[in-house]
Amino acid sequence: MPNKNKLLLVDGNSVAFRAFFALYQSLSRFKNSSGLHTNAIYAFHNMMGNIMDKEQPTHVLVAFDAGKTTFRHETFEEYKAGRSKTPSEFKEQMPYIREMCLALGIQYYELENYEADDIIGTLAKHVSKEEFDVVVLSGDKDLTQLADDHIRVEVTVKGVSELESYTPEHIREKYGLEPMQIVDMKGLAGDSSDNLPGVTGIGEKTAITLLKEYGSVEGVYDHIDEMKKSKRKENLINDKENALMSKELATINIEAPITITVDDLKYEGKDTEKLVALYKEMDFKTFLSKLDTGDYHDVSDELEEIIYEVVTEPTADMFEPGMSVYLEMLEDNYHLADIIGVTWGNEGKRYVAIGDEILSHEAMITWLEDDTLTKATYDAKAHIVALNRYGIQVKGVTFDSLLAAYLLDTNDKSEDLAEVAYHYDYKAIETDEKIYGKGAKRGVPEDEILTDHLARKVATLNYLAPVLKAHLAEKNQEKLFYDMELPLSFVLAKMEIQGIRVNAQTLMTMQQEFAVILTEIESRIYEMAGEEFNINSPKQLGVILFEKMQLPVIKKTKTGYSTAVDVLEQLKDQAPIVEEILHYRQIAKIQSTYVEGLLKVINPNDNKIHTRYVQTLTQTGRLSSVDPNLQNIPIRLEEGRKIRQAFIPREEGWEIFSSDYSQIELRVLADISQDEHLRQAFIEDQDIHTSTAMRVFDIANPDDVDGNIRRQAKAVNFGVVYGISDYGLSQNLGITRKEAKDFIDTYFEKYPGVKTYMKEIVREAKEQGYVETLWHRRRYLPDINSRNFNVRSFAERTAINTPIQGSAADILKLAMIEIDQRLEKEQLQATMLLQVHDELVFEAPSEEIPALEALVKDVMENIGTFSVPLKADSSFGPTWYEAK
DNA sequence: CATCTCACG
DNA sequence: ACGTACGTGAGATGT
Repeated sequence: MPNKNKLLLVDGNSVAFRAFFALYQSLSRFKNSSGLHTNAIYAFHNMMGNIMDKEQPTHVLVAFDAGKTTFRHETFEEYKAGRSKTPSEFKEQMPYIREMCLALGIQYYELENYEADDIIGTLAKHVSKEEFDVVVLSGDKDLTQLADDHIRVEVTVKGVSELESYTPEHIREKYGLEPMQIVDMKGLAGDSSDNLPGVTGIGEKTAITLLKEYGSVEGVYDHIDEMKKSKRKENLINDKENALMSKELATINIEAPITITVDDLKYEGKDTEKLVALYKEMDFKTFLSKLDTGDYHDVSDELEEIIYEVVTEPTADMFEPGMSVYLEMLEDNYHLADIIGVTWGNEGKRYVAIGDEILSHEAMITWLEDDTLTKATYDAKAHIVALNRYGIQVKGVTFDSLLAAYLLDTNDKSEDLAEVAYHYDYKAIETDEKIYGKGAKRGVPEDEILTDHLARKVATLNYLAPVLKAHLAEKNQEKLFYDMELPLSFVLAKMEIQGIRVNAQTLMTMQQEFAVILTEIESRIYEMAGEEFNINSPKQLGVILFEKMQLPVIKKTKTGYSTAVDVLEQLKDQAPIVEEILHYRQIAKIQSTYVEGLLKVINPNDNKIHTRYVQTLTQTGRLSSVDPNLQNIPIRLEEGRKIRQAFIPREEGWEIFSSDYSQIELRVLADISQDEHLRQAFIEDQDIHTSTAMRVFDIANPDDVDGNIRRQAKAVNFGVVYGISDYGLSQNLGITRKEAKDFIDTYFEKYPGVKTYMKEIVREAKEQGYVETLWHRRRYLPDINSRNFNVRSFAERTAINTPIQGSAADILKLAMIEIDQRLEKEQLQATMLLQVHDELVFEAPSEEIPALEALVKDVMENIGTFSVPLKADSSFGPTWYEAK
């Protein structure tokens, strides 16, 4: 039927509750000027916006629960008892959520003695199927029982945007039940959130099995005599009353005496006037600006005027020690981005220059290059690299707010200055997105807007520096900042500027060879498949393998069949095409990501690749490398490893030299756990995986540790570092969970110090809400006390892994700083080029190699003081391929 | 712009 | 019973 109507019914209470917890983390940040919490209002607004956009309903209603008691309480006094008290921060927002509905042009309704579910059920089941499709939005699954051919139930999964669609098919697939049977399942299994008792000892799984056989709760009892004598049968008989009552309570009443009809619910658009008023009351500035009513400027104008001077001819008196300085670039690749403005100043004076012309003035250059004229920045590394293009060597940076903010809270990783400032209660600046726009619209605004924004940036930096310094001191992170991250950023800047030379010819030759191979494999695959298709498309490949060729489905993804390596590995023996696909994938990856990807980013001026290290991203303190990523160049498989042949020294007669830490993470673990056996193994310089194998598998002679046993021990060692779980280990080793669990138990028995460490660090995380590395790098773990098993478990593994991975990262960072100093002091030409987590790559004249080798080894092995030795191995050769 | 897959430590 | 190994970045596909 053309133009069929669509009715959207929202379970207001449960969606609001979900909204509240979706932004629970940000509770303290969402407060309006009168102190009202607004996180649930904000998230509710977004959820409604999302579903309205997606569904485009013609009719909408939000239903709310009316009061504390309903007809269900007459049946069962304890209904919904035992729920933890609704937080007051949530309760205070409910009236505004109702108001928000009206402002959005959406009716809301509640009915004495009934729940929102009943209102929704009644409307959904009574509208004409010919005229209406119905979509129900809820925060819990109770409503899924309503699903039928015309009613789809959307349940919020997590966050504000993700939904799970419950159609009758989906319910059949997920539970093997019809929607109607959901209430039978609750009857048998109960529901702890509503305090429905169900039958003792029966959970969801058992309930489903029973229902598949008997159809309903009543069906189960009709056939109860046929069941074998068992504890379960006994429980069923004893709890019959409970089962029937639970089912009754879980059943939505579709005959609620509602006084509205669907005709009252027609959606006629937002009430802009009400919305503006409400947004203002809630301090929702971004929503206001999006409304585009002209009202936004009222808010914007609330920013106090900022005083600054626009400079074209800088003079020496404009520069003083202790000023902040900021260069504006609109693209993130600062190796190439245009500088569209420069600003500097202190509390008293602020200066702004448009464009980059100012950078050719002597007074400016002298100031930037003067070590004694200290300055504070926001992303010093970007500034140093960008200014290097102008021949300016920036010196005297003594503080950086971006780095400091990252150390203070790695979760808060916005790069936008306004957002960071907001976090520290500074509001006199707009976000870059607001000023410059985003996507295709991004661009340089008119002069006055630009200079105003830049002046605000320098003002913000002046505000932030003392605030952040105080926080660093409070968290005992001053050394981490001043002796590690800040000096490291200068070293990284040098490495990025230096770049690494790449032989494009080598890559182009490979490109030709791989192209031929790919065509060959392709045609073989098409022949075996009996048709041509896009091998790169998991979707199309899935159809060929699992539908056309009928191979067994081993794993599914959210959207279809999984065709990942571990799945294909298992199918290899069943069809020859699988091996070809694996080969194709391997070569295609090398070709597109590495051969073609790297060719695209070679700078034609110097034949080098200049990556950028992101110093303020990872949760553990590692670096990341982008544009391109030089930390994931292939090595494990020979075909890919050849890519490294293209990485060469910048001069004839030079070598690529590489040095990496041996087992740095396990050594760190040995040190922080103080496990005597693990420590001893390193002190005696044993092969650690062999040593683990001997202890765990009780083998006396190292010669008796064969390859397979060592491989298993290695996996266990990895598991330990990652926060081991039996399932993870079983997956990795292809063994059963029981076997994996036995390995782990034995490991903990043989390495009791490690076990104690894990228990202690998790306990500490639960108590403090964060964990730390040896250098006080901090990671907050907001989920560590979550009631959700999965979420909590993840946080626990993170608590175990982060101090290990993070301390190892700290160690290499310190080594880099010292190596940089030593290379300078000893006046070597050798240059540090790359960092790959536990490896450093250099280039050096052949004759310097022995000196470099000694220097690097000395620094790497003697950084810090540990109860186990650190060990670094090195090698060198004409390309990176040989240097390993 | 999200999803899947796969490269590295 | 729960459904997972820790940390990253990038290319190709398809909505």
